[in-house]
Amino acid sequence: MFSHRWRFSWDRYSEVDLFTDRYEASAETLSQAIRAAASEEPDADGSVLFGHLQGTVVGLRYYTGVVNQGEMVGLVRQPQNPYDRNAVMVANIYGNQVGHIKRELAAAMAYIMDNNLAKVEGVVHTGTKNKFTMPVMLAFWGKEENRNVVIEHMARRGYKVNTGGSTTAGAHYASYKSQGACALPTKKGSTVPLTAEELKNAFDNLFEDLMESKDGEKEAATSVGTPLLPHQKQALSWMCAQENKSALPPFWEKRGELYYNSLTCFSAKEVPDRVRGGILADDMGLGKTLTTIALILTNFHKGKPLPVEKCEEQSTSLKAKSKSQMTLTKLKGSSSAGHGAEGVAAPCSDLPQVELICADSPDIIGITDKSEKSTSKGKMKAVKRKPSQKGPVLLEDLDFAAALGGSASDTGIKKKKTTKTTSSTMSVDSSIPESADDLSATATLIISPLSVLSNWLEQFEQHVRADVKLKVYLYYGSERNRSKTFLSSQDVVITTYNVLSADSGNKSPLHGINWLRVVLDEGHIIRNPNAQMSKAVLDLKAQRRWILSGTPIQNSVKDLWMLLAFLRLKPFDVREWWNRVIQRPVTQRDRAGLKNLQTLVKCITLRRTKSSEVNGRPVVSLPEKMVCVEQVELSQSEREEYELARNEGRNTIGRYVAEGTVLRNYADVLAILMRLRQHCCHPDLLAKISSDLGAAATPAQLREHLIEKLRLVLASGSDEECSVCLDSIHLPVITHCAHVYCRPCIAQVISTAQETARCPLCRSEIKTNELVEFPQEEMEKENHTNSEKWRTSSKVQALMGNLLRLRCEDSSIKCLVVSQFTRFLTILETPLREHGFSFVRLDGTMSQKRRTQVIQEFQSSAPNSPVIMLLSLKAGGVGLNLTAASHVFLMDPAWNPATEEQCIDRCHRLGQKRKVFVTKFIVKDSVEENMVKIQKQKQDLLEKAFGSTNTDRKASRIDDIKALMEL
DNA sequence: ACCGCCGGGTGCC
DNA sequence: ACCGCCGGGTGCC
Repeated sequence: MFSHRWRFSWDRYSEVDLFTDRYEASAETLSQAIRAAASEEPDADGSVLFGHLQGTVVGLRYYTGVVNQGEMVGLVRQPQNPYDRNAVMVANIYGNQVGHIKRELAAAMAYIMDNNLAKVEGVVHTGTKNKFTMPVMLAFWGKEENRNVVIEHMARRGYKVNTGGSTTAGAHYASYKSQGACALPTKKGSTVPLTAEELKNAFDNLFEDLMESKDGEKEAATSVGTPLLPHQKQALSWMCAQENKSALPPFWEKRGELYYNSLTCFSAKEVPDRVRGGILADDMGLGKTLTTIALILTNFHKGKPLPVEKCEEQSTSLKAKSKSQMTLTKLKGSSSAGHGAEGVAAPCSDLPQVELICADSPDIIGITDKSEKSTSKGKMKAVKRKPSQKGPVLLEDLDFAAALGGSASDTGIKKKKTTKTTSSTMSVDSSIPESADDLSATATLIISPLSVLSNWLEQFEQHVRADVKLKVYLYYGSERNRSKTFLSSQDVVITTYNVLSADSGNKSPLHGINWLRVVLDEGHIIRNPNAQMSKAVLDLKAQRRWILSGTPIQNSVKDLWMLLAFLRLKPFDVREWWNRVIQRPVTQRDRAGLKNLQTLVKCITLRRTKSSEVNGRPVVSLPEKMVCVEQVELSQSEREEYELARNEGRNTIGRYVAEGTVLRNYADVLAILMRLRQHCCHPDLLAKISSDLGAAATPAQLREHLIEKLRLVLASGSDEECSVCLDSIHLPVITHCAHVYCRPCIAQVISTAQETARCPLCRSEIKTNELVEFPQEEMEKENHTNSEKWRTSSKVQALMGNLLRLRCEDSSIKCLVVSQFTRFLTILETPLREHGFSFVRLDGTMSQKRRTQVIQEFQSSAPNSPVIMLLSLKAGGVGLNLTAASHVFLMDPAWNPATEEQCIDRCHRLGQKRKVFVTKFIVKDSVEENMVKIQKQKQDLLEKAFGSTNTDRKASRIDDIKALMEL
């Protein structure tokens, strides 16, 4: 399976060298090759243990790989082996070959391995006791349906797989224990499996409070213009330490001459690769971006700051250049040589030496040095900076090159004395190879989701001192400069996950560069190891690796593998070791496994929440936040209409409750509730629906009705969750029994059903071809409300009263007006216009481009900038920065109070200067009041959801509905 | 002795 | 490898 990727030399002596990686020219180590191959390895999840078999490893004396007592080994087929095409190689965790499986046994195993009938895992209980052979305990894992084939095949060859009798989960657990790695010394009682609840709790808290013993603060380099807050200095100190430290990675310790991993029981003669980097998992708003910028500027090499030039210096030491050439970059002699003639005196004011140029699209700003951009590779040679310091600089350069070569995996650098891209030490033409495939590390690559790309550029501008020229290049858009020489001469290159994955493969410049540092912003988005994007990220070459993420775990242990693999946390970057040492034990609720996972995470993660404290003081001291509920009284006519609808709805739902058919009629129930909520906001929100949603005569009618119901569910504020994934609904479809799910979720339910698939909510029969989607045209039509005559409502009046009062008090106050109903936002536009408010609108239908634009407009402090943002509750999600606003008006209550909190946090976050006022409009004596009452319960329900059964959830839903309708 | 036994050379796949 | 296997030397006890 992996073997085709391995370059074997069958000469005994050179083979040893291969495995010790001493003569490998490329930076790709065997371990990386295994990792690459093994990332395709399926999850251990679906596999069951068939049984064990004692085998023999032979030929130990030919290889350097050592195995300790209890250590796991990898078994790898070698179909190309000239002596035996059934050969099965045995490798230790570090990827060093240990020996081979004895010929006869290998012959039996080869068939099973080649046909993927089972995954064979080895544990050596005895360790390498003798010089020639050793026993190995083999465990066969595979799909249940292959169990007998495997056992019989082995039996026919005279190998009896010991199945241990039972095949229950308990047996799996027990046999895991019996064949597992020699775990850390386990305390008494730790063999009792965790309960689901314990596991879930431990998991939720995995990333909590990861700040102890990470104190110590570090000042940022002077080139960072913004003073760091204490917790940011703490983070900077930790990050620098992570990058510079010589300490061993987690679980490694020195034992005499050897380095020993207490988890895998592996020991090695060489120092294990350090993880230079980690996960910065601070809550959003704590300044991960600023901290990262500080890191880039502060910790370039051996704790020294990134050499950047000041404006003054450049005007004296370099030839004059035109303003456009200066731009934001540190200049090199090359640009001077290439363009000096046309140069104009450099501006030496305190104007930011950053120029934003349009790249591909108008809302994407690129920061670059035009002269660099237009300079061809050939002109990049003569690089002479600070000529007066040439002597000492060269010394430093050697030191630097040596330091770069220090890591065993960065062998590419050792090939030559590399001076070309060390920006502090530009020397001469000859040191720059024309081939440019040996680009060493001085640049930081930042990969970010498109939506926060502009944020990075802004933050660089904002936090890097104006007189410092930092070369930041936005690698985005079709005109992006793909020259490796150019890119690696930058200080910072910013790109998106999509660009990276689009580039990867055929001669990707980003993959050709050995980066000083790679930073994954919102790193949790690469959690699926099979995604192209993830593979592209793993393939990057870098000396230091960082993951920034506010929410490092989304769902399960599995998500973590990608993060560790990216960080190259040995040996878990190889999927097999991860599966065997962490994932499988944890999913089987093994305490030691969980403990190990916790230790692992703790070693590489720094996370603070808003409530964390540094030196006894809160990490962030945000301005005060006042939340008040403003009761709205309906007008008489509104009240009459509301009561009418309420009584009707109550009767209907009461009937469903009595009949026990609430869930069967769930869509109707939601529709009723939604109509009541809409009544509370504005009468025109009510969808004009056919009064009779009863039996449909024709398929077309049925479809029409289903679409109508789907529309109601979707319009109900999006916090309706899919009962399959318990997440908000993605790609909604409605079943014939009128229940709404994510299409992928329900499709999976249907495909995994044995015979007839049944609706998870009401057990009606469902079929894939009967799922109804929302027609696209309808989607668009939804946005055009054709209310010719605009009318007001009590809630609109309440809002306008507040807005007008605020404008009188202080016209600079900005407000967020939030609703779950985008049509309500549309309705609100009319009175806003009428009263001359300048406003913008942000909702889920807008393109990323437009969003960025709107946010920028709103955040601007320009005198004519918008003072109101109409915000759809579900728009944007986390990460939005709307600190320009200090007042939030929540027009209607959400099912989930966390959604409201999240929305409030968009302005009540770091950067907010004013006191924040939140006003929640709640209509008195209405379904809204009841919603507020059950919000707390709803929160508890969400927390319970993980461990609870489907029945529990159904019951709670019915209770919710009863409470809402006062039944 | 067309054996057994002894002891040296040797050894993955 | 403190094995097994091979093949040559040897041969009552």
